[in-house]
Amino acid sequence: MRRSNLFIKTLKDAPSDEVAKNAQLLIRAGYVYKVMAGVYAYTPLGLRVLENIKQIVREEMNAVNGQELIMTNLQAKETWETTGRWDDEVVDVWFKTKLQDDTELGLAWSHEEAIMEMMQQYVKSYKDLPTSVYQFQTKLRNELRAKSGIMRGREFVMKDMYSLHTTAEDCDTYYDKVIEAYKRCYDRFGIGDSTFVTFASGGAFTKFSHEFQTICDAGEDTLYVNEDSSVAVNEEVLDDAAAELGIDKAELKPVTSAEVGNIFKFGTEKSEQMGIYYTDKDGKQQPIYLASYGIGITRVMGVIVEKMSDDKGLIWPKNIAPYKLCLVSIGEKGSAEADRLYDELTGAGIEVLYDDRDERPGTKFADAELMGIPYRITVSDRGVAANEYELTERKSGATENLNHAALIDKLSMLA
RNA sequence: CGGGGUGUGGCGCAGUUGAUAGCGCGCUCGGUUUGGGACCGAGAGGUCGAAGGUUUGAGUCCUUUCACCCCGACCA
Repeated sequence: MRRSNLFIKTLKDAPSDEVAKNAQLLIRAGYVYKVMAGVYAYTPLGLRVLENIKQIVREEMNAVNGQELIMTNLQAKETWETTGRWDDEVVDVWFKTKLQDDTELGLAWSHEEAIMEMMQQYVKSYKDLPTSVYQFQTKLRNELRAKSGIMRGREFVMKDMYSLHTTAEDCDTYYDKVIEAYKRCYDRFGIGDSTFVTFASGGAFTKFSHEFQTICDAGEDTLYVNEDSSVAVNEEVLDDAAAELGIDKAELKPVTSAEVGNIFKFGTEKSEQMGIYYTDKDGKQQPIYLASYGIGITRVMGVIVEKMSDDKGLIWPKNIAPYKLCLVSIGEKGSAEADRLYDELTGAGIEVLYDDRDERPGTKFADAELMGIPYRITVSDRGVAANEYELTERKSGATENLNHAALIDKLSMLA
């Protein structure tokens, strides 16, 4: 992509109404556009980041036999009445609307009931189980207060997966597999080291749910973690969990964290509430064991920004960055050679953000750094004269001068 | 929803005791520049969140309202 064709413009100052670091940087660098409180649009750059996050999740969900589908944002009132969750007193984040004939509709804040309702059409026999479906979907939640930039919006993208089983044991086994898949996701996002599987409140169906919590100053939760980080407990269930696990609370230290995933088991309760059953080998109707697995895609993006930046701007992990490489041309000969190199790399299937604008070097460097592209190739007149390219790592600032063969060699290793 | 704060060109801001708006960045044009967000000159762009009121006169005062931010509550 040529920078001259990218419509975004970077800003030196963040809008004064944004305090959250993630929103400030993402707006300044041209990744997101704020539409209203808690509602952000994603530019081509921002979309590439989201897609990278989604692709990692997609690969990991597919690896545990998840089948991708997509549900709808418009939901039927009847779907939610079966579990009593249409009531605003029960679910206080509903956005509701009406058809022109006054039929009430809900805008999806969750898809638990919706997925189950759909699956009852297909899951009739024990032969149809287990099965697991997931989607990337925009959730709409009428939060009383949006905050923290893209970390807590009224409209956000979530990956939600649902697994259906004939037995609690089968559900447990699968659940544990998904925990491992989730860990791989966070590792690949580049935040695995600071992300913990955490005991959290279980709600109506199970004693504890599991949250994936990433240590992050901008987070809203407090986590208690033990010495070797093998146990993490959300403050909200600290007493219960400590008792249950036989842990001395004094050995746990509090840290601030952000919830980047939440998984839990419904048992057969949801199935029974909704009257959804399968037929077992003996021809008897049986309730379905259900578990649910969520990752906040847009929140993950926000957490990454919160954790990885410096005074110059964003620092994307390689797997997440919209482009791994940016190419900066300086001077006339530098530009001619940069044009040539851009074509060469593009032809070789290597995606590059090429800053081909007629701007001064300082402007281009500052933009590349603000955008957080992991590597920068600088092609200048003096580089051309020396037959060298400059490769700079965003994170460390380390620079090396490489000849053409060495550069290509290096890039193939990075890709 | 309770408390606090803020709304002036795209962004950041100034506007004194009321006299119908100014600066920086960005943008356009011309020129000089070109390894860390250049410089000079010339321009375009706002009626001051909105509505109502006081006044000869309101960005400045009053009322209402909307939006945004922060703290709290809330957060399968």
